[in-house]
Amino acid sequence: MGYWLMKSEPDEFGIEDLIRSDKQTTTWSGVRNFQARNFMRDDMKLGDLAFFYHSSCPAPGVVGTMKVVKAAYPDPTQFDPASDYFDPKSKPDNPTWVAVDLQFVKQFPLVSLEALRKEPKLAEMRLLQKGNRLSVLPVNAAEWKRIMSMVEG
DNA sequence: GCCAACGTTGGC
DNA sequence: GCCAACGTTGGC
Repeated sequence: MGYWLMKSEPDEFGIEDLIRSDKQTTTWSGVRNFQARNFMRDDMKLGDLAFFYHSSCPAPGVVGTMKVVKAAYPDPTQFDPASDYFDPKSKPDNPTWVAVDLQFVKQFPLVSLEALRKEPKLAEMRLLQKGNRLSVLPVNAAEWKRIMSMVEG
């Protein structure tokens, strides 16, 4: 089973929005970076777990977990001229971008970026590497366990 | 708002 | 294919 970290700006879509969503499930659309797309398209599997990460906000960090309930499929927003994520170059017979469906699993008190950085066992995490900007990142099993143990205190 | 870091675009 | 210019991300 794979583990992931998905970033979202809470002003746009935070974990509270996921909890309030129909079936506590959302379409994770709008990813417009090729590396992040490739992770979703090629490696993200049904049943994988993901951290929900709040970014670009006063208190960035991990706030909960989700699971993949639908693997990659064409992101509908790329074909919607009314969407901020519309991509006129993408054609329905050869879509450029993909979405996945994620279901809420658990919410917990913020595990802040600062706390993650202080944890020696997480020093190699992709999230914490200099210049990282990907909104979809793989997390290895040891990192996942370590962060979950930080949650439990 | 600043700025480092990185991705994308487009001229050549 | 190179690379400068530009745009975006995201912490601070």
